[in-house]
Amino acid sequence: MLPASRKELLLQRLRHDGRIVAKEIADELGLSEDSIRRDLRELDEAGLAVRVYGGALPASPAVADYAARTAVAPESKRRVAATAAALIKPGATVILDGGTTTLAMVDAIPRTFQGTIITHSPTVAAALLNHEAEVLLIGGQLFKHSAVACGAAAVEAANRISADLFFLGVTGVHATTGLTTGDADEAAMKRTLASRAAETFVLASEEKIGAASRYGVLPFAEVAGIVTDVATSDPTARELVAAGARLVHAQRKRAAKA
Amino acid sequence: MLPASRKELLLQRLRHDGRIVAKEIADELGLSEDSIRRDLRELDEAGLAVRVYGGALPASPAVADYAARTAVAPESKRRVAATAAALIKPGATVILDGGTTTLAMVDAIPRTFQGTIITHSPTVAAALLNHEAEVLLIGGQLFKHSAVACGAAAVEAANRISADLFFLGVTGVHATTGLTTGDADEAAMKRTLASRAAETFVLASEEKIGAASRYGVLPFAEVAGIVTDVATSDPTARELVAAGARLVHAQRKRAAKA
DNA sequence: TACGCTACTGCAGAAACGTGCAACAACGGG
DNA sequence: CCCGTTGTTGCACGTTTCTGCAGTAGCGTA
Repeated sequence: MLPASRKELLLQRLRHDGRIVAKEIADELGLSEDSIRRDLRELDEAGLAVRVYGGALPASPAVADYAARTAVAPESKRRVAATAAALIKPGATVILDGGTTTLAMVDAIPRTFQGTIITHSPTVAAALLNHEAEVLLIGGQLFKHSAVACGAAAVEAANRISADLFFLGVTGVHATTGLTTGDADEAAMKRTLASRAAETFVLASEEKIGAASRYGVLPFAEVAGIVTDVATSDPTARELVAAGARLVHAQRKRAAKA
Repeated sequence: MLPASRKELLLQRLRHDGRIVAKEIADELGLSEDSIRRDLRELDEAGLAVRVYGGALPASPAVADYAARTAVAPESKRRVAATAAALIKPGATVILDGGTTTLAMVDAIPRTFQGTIITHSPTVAAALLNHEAEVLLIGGQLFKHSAVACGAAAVEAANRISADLFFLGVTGVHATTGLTTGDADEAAMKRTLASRAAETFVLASEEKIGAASRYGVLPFAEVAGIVTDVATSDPTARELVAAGARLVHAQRKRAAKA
């Protein structure tokens, strides 16, 4: 049992049973109570659980959701998300792709933004519940791996909408293979969404740059820009520019976070 | 029983019975009256209850409401959710409404369930990501208050699907006003979903029973059953049955949990 | 007032907790 | 291949929390 997946299991137990007794779990997993307690302490600090004498109880759902959201947003994603969010003009209609980087964008978009946000990701939609913007959800068959609606129904629904901007998430941005993702159906959905927006921007946090996946999405020529936080001087970045990509550089200086 | 969750239980009893007798609870939990008294003292200091000779009474309604909200009383919802989930047959196609009780159903449905689950709630869809079942997301304009897709597009999308069961969430179940909810558009959406399923079951945790909201959803005659955890002998329950409602009673005994 | 029940205080044992430490494995650099 | 670093785990110790008991004080009713 990996320490990381153990915490996952603890959270699952918390959701399922509504409580955790340190001693019980320790016996069950064959670990000392100390280890369990340490895990619970970290979950508590992350706001995902509340420690009590003898074990732990679930955090309030709203808090847990928020904590889970922010916990998964490393610096790079947040920088890229903030830069991308700054591209949105007041009143605009924006399509948000699925993925952790677009999820980080939700936090970067002001809650008071008055435009329309369209998405085919239930997680992005759920995160937008506290925003004032109008939200349109594109339905379809849920593709579990990346948590977005795909398939014929989703494409059909997407073809009825139009937007100013599309923020595209990909798993790879490479000078020769271009923009790529891990699933063919998902790639088709991304192409459809791109065709419905006047401009498409790619969200590429550092781990995506120079990487490549199995299925191509779009050529560099069809996207207005690639938002990334790698340095202009980075050799991989130069290769991308040479290949025709337009890079939008995120401020690498320290961003937000009190 | 964790000390922390014991206080939770005391608050619940306070809300449900309107009073607590120290000796009774002590016998029931197998603890000394001293421990119960200590708990009651702390609840009193926190302003969540008022100590009286022999036990405790609820604090003023406003405070009690606040406590109830922050404490989140999941027991009732969980019982109802578990009973409802047991109605699902392997391989079935199920529509899940939005709301906290249907969200609780996601945890109650086995992860290995192999059927199809349809929902217009992004939060329910997001919760289903770890399940093996196929998930269809119904898109549309997102109605923020209850976090579900509504409107013409959602109705249209819903009209293309068919299911075996629909689990309907409402805010009120009342003998004379029937099944009600707080928004007209949402009520229409619920009716549409009900029309697409062979059978509709209502999820009614205890706080819904006897309550009424502004907009009617369906007459009792059009739902196959109302899953609830109020006792058969409850007078409000008798009124509902007299009004033509078919009640499905959740086990009120304390279930599972070694 | 007298009696029974309830409440509070202090105390002691048990259980749970936090901290520091050492053993151990995994990893990366030289 | 070796070695330093990092992260994880279990143990020992002192501390805190929980719990029940005994004694005493307070409340309620006859």
